[in-house]
Amino acid sequence: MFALIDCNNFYVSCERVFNPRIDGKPVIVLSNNDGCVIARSNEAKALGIRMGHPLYQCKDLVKKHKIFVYSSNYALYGDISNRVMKLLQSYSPDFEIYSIDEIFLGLSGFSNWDLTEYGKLIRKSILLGLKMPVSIGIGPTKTLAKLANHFAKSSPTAEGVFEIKNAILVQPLLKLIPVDEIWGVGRQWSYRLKDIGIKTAYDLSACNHYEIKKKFSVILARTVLELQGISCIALEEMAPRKNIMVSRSFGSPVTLYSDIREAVANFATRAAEKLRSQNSLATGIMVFIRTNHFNKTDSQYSNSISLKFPIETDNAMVILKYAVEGLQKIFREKYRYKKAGVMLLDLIHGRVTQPDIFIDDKVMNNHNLMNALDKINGKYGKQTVQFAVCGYRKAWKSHQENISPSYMTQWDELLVVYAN
DNA sequence: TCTGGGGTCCTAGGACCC
DNA sequence: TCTGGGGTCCTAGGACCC
Repeated sequence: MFALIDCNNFYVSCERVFNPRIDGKPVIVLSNNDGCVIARSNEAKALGIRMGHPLYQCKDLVKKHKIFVYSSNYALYGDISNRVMKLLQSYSPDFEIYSIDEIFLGLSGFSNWDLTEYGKLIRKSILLGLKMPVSIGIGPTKTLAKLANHFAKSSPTAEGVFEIKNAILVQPLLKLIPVDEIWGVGRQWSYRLKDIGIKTAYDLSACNHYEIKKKFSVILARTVLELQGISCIALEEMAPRKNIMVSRSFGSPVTLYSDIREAVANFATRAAEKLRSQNSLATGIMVFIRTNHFNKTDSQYSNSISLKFPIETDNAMVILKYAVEGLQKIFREKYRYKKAGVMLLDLIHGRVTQPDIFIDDKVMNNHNLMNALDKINGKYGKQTVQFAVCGYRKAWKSHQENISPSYMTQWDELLVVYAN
């Protein structure tokens, strides 16, 4: 048996941890650059605010109902996530952190337990310990645990916990679930499935998995089996990333090469930091830039380039050099750029590399210097020491109009309590 | 005026090998 | 007139997830 535990309206719930004044009020959290709605409190959902909706298109609703609006604060959400995950891991030795707000627990050692009661206990402890409301779905496969989680949220009597004891008993409920709400079935496949008469989770569970594999892919065939109660998707170890991406939309359009270069240099520096923090080396880098494709009157341009490093590296200076070199090749004058990004490619883990007798490894991989850099910036704050090419104009800076304090990760932003 | 930012896996097709 | 059979590796594109 598996449990899927996820945090309700996670980013909103994080904002509420330190700000009880917004409990019970409509709250939304925005994507980077304050663009789209990416988290909504139940009250905001009830007012008709849709997921992924651009803010400027629901400004009226926000104003009319005095909805609280927050820019996303990943330092805060990341830290709270770590605490939630740590507490949840104390309830089973087998787990898989699936996303910032979701974890699977393996419950194979709990065969004689009342899992629903255990779920309620877990739920209470997370709420009490961290003020985080969670929903818990329990089932014989990960896909059914996901579905159970869906019922845990929607059923008024479930108290946040729903258990699917076996796949046969749950069949009547599967008839109520549209096929596109199944984990692993996205929009494209749901259209194709509906075309051939498969409309509900029950319909899909009744399919022959060989047929589905032929018509779609092994992935969907696995989903069919999982719906039938045959577990095919195991808990996975946390694997290091294979690629690392850093990209941002600009607050306003950028035209100057020097400004774009500054942005790309900042993204590359940040990507290199992430790379070193997971103890990997990158084989190459991809750089991309693009104009605002929503703007129908501007002339459009979008391009990318991939470059290979001479040898694998985590040296910010080398990575920066290639990032700028790539940018030079794809940059064109006279466009209004809206977004840029870099991706470090084909990462190698554990710093096990093939040396090259023609390349001076000390130049390519200056670990001592990078360690010093990371330590200084770790101790005294981000960008205490930075590369000149990262600049100071920040013409490309994203919008971030209403960001809450980083209560957990910045000394000067700790919660202040006033006594009367 | 304003529209996010990360990831993964699978498959088909082409280039190449013997 | 007729032209095999077995592989691997790489890449781009498309699907999915949060």
